[in-house]
Amino acid sequence: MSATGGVVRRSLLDDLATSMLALIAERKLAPGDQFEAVRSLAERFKVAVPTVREALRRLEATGAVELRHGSGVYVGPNVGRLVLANPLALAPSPDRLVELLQARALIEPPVAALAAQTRAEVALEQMAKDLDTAAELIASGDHAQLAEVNMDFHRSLAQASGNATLAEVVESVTVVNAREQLEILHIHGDRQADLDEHRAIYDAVRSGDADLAELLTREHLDGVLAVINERLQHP
Amino acid sequence: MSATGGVVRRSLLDDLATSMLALIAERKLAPGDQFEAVRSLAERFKVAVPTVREALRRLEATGAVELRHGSGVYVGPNVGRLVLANPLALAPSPDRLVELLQARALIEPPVAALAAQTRAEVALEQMAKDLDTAAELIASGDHAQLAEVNMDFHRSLAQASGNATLAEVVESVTVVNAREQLEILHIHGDRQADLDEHRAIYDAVRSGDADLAELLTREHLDGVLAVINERLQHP
DNA sequence: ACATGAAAATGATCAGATCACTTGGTCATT
DNA sequence: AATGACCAAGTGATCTGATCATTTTCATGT
Repeated sequence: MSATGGVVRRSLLDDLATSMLALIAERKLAPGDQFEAVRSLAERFKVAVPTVREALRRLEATGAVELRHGSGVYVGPNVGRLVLANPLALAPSPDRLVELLQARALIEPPVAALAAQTRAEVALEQMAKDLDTAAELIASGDHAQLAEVNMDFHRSLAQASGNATLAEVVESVTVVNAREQLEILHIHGDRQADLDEHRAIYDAVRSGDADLAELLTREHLDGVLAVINERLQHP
Repeated sequence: MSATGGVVRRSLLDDLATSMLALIAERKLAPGDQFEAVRSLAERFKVAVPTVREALRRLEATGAVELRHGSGVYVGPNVGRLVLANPLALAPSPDRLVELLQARALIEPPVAALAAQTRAEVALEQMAKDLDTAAELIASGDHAQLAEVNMDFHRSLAQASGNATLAEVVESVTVVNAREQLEILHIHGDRQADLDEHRAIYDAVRSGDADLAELLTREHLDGVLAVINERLQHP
């Protein structure tokens, strides 16, 4: 039932999209680089402008390119990524949110353990920065930004594992409830405790204690999950 | 640096895309259902046809809708998904492939453990079916199909966990190396051993032995990983 | 009943035009 | 010399309207 089966009759759009990706690869363009004007692309591939735009929209949907009004077409941040968060996902239901956190509680602890073994330096520094930023934001009371940075910490942690695929998975799973995280934060109340837990995880990873890093991460996420579950039953 | 920051000036296209998704949700349409004609949508939202098409292309990119020439617009298989495999991803490099398998070896064992606790019945039956199909394919020697079904088994296993998000993660991570899996299978050689390991995992899950299920899954994936690593060094 | 083929519905693509935003430079003011 | 207002070119965004290609439907004839 899962077989992709037989012939894939590539449409004009498929060809266009892959050709443009190939063009990006061929020119060795990196995320952020400017690509090429829509009209220019239309001429290059001998197709009409709307057709080019449709192909670009497809690429844009997964973050392979970006279209900036008045400026140009640029290479997006997700070129070459394997796993990504559905950019069209609507706000998850409460049930789905719990599921999401359960998934995180299952995945992230072993990732933290791996991070403690690998300790990719750049990511470690990023974690430290995230912690500092979080401390500032707690002081200034900017909760929206704080929720963002807290998610960043988890992403940096995954980066420290040195495994890009794992980092992508964690990123995907964290990006979804970024907005929900704000409310969670609001509910949770004790932002300082959150920060302390993050700090403890950081220390464990920095010192290379894999077991401790795994344990602390698990407790941290289980804690969040417990708060959510309780809150869902007493709204 | 990752903050989305401040004002989000939603473009016409953003609105269109989300409106159409909302429309699908509102009508309670399921994957496979017919949606609405392009011209009709254009009229409904008071925009031009090319604009509707661009929005549809964006939705199509993530599998939220499908456009079938001459037939109509249909709801795609990925509506409501949170995490998915990048449909534009090109074949991963050997390094990336190893990373991918490491990620799987980290994620899937605890998922198997959870599956042994939850034991969602439908998924268990699917696992059994996958095993039967695999046995037939080994007999008939259809390796391409076999690789597919083997991946299906892992996906069904994740489904049995009862956590849709985890299932999506595992699906995303397995779909990527579906093609590579063929070569792995070819290298691995002993397809019967693979099947036996899958059967053992199934039995453990079926009997509710979480620890055993986790252990067997870990050994299974580590085994595959070991073979790949060795093969990469002696090509 | 069944097969055939025309007609309708629908997506795919094209062409050209106009509007809106960004960017870089010019030039007057300070 | 530095600053700020303004203008013009480049570029994406959207529209209008038409034509081609594929699928589906259904009346028709055997």
